[in-house]
Amino acid sequence: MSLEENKPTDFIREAVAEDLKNGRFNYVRTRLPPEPNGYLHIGHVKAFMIDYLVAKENGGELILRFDDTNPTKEETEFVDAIMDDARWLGIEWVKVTYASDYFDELYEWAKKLVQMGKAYVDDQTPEAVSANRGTLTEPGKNSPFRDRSVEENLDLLERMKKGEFPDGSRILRAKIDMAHPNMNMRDPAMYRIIHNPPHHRTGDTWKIYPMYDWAHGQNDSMEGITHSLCSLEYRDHRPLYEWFPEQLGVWKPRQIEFARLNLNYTVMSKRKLRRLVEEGLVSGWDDPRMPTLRAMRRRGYTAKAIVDFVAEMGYSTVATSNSGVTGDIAKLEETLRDDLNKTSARRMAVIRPLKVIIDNYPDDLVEEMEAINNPEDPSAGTRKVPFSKVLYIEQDDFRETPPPKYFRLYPGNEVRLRYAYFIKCTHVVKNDAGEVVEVHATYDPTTRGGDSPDGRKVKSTIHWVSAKHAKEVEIRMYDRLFNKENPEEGEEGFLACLNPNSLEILTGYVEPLLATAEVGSRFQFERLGYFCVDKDSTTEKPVFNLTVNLKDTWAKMEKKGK
RNA sequence: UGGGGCAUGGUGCAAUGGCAGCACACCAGCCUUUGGAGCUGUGGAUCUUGGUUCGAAUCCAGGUGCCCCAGCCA
Repeated sequence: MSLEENKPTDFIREAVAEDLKNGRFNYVRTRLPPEPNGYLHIGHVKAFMIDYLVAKENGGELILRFDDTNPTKEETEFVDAIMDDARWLGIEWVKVTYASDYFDELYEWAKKLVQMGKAYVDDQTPEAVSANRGTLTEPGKNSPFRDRSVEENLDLLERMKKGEFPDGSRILRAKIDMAHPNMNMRDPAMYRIIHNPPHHRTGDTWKIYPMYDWAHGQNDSMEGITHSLCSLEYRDHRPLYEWFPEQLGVWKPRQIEFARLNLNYTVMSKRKLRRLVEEGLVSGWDDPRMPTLRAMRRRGYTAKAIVDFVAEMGYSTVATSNSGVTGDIAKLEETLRDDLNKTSARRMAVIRPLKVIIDNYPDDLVEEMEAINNPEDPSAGTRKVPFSKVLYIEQDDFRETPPPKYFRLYPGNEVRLRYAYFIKCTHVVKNDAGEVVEVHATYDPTTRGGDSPDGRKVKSTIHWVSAKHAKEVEIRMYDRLFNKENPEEGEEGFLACLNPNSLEILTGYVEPLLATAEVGSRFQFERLGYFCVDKDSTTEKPVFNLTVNLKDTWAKMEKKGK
């Protein structure tokens, strides 16, 4: 619905509309080409959404095509994980294909190019190929094998395919121009020899595997793709992307590049993410601090928040780092709160408990207080919360000597216990170390529900749980994984700016209703933040993840005052 | 010192030759049984130099800065 309202437009959608209007294409078909060699992270969502939405908005279709051209890196496990995450985002596709589905046809196309004298088998060593490619400023040199006969090339290619030659001994190359200023046009490799490991789908039937430039573009052509949307670093590949189908005389899709999405205070590179996992710096790919979709899901993010965030970021061709733009995590979190605020049931939970004893409250009395489930959504109704003489409140909500503008509980001050009574602090009990371990207070029985019949006002409302009824739970408080805005800077550098306090484990108390909350369910703990039940929960000990905190104006004021 | 791409508040986007606007962040206030939410308001930007034009963020030229490319990775 927000799609209709906002009518998102950007240079990509405009280009597609233009193509339809001027007849370059009369339908729209996009493709999502993930390589199944890792888990999806939030940066991928940008590409996923534009591919999906461009097709959808134009009555077209999206094909999910796994780019499995390199058996040394790809695994079936990731195929399933990627589909699972993509479905969670709400992406729909008409079919799933694999680059490997087209290996036979692609091979025929390669032979055709050889027959046309547009491709050749090169026997140079990898080192020689590299040395003869030239540099950014100097032209390359032609391979001594560049002018072999078509017959010899065909024979060699067939024998490469059969596995007669060892890895690295030969490649098939397109014959273009070794002096081309664009490095991608200097006789790019089309096939390399790989004997092991076996391919996750074709097993050991192939000994040669196509390179990205050769496979990807031709697969687009074979599938009748109209718009091939990709990130900025492929801009330089476009001439090659167009060269192949031009020579072959086949369907020519249009490639459009856009800036990829990075996020501040985190890393996106697969290699760096893997180091975090492998070195045990996080608990796994789904550690709630990771930027992977699996992790964000576990943390409590909603698909809507992620999708909205990406949509609000828009699409452009600006690149400030790593072929992309850097999104602000604060904006992501704000988009998340926006969604969660409207949809999450409120509950009371105390994560850093301090005992409060209401001295004038009857010892054995228990009252059921009525509490609103979601002030943003009246249809969510109300619930009962038990109240008794001994409570827990948040340590932050009491100060023995209050700083200026502190309105919460302190000796002599009266506050409201949410949905319960006004209480006034009378005195405290300390331990040997001088720490406050008990706060004593008296309540005003006429303020039940939270209003005083005499019109008396209090400046603060604090949350609480009844000690006798509360459920003890584990609370995992998360913060940014890195304390530097751009940890990507430098190679080793990113580990040096890991935030040592990105995870804090607390033992807290929650209202009874929460004892049986299902894994994955989300709540707002009033005045604290949004929390989500973690999969590590047990009946004895539920575990809650902090999804995102509530904005804390007081904390900000206090910090600024210092 | 080759080729390609890009420069608009702190960040991300808009303005498609006609009053530089939006979101987040920031600041001030109102309201509040969440110091949440909501509401109101303030401040802050067209990389630079020239040119074309009645008029330029937009078109042209030079300069500067940033991003990407030398895998048998994608």
